[in-house]
Amino acid sequence: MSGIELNELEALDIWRRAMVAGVRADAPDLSARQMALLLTVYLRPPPHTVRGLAELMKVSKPAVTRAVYRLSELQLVRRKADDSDRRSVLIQRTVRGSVFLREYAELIIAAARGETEADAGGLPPRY
Amino acid sequence: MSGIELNELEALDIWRRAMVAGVRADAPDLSARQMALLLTVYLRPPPHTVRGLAELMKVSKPAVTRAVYRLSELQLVRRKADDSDRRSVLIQRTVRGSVFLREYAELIIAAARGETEADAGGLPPRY
DNA sequence: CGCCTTCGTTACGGTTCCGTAACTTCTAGG
DNA sequence: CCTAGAAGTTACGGAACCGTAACGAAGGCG
Repeated sequence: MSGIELNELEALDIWRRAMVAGVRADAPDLSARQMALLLTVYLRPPPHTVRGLAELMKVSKPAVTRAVYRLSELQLVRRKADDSDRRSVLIQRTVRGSVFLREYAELIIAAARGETEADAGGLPPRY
Repeated sequence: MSGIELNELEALDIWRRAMVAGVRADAPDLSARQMALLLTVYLRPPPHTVRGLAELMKVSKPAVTRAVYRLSELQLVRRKADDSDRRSVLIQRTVRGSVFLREYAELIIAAARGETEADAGGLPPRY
């Protein structure tokens, strides 16, 4: 889909900048699984079910249930009963989640450009 | 340093692919902080101390101590007493850590290109 | 030598998350 | 109907991690 070419050092340094920025940020820090789930819900075509997400990420269903609970608590996703099969629960996007991910994307883009709050703010000597 | 230009969707989809791959992988799943720490040790010029890393990531020193313990348990980093100041501990790279990050870099690069094990392996319909 | 500061670790209480197993609700097939 | 199976949740015991606070070891300096 995208088609960006990077070398190893570029790739890792982008990752590092975004990762460190993420850790420092006041934003609710999501676990790797929660983040993976959130991104999947927003970037892959619906519908998204607990079962499907669990298989995709190769984790247990309860883990997905918990992640969805946490994310919906933060209002980053929404749960809705499936009318055609009421055993299923559809995990859907929210406005807040869209905003959150848009900001996260900016963070990654800034990292890819070589910017970071820390770098911008100075702090040259040891770190 | 790098200078890559991405748009939001590209950035997020790269992140998603790498994140999902990371969650599924058999690799020891590191927390965001552990990963940020590991990347910093390998990509920023030494020396690296507990204090310095804690300040950089804006977390408590014990958090760094624990992360270093966990990472050295996995042999991804190494602890060495500083001879010039024996209160300090220097966190250093290891062969295994280099290999690990090289593989991780490949994962990101593949994601940036638009590849994924899942995509390559088929699995077209719902996910 | 004493005193004070710094570095890193350990102790502690609390939070979050995990996977297995049991359970509820619903669908589908005979 | 009624039973077999599937989807999701809850219960439970255990593991990992956090930050504050207390602590031991080491350096700096009068």
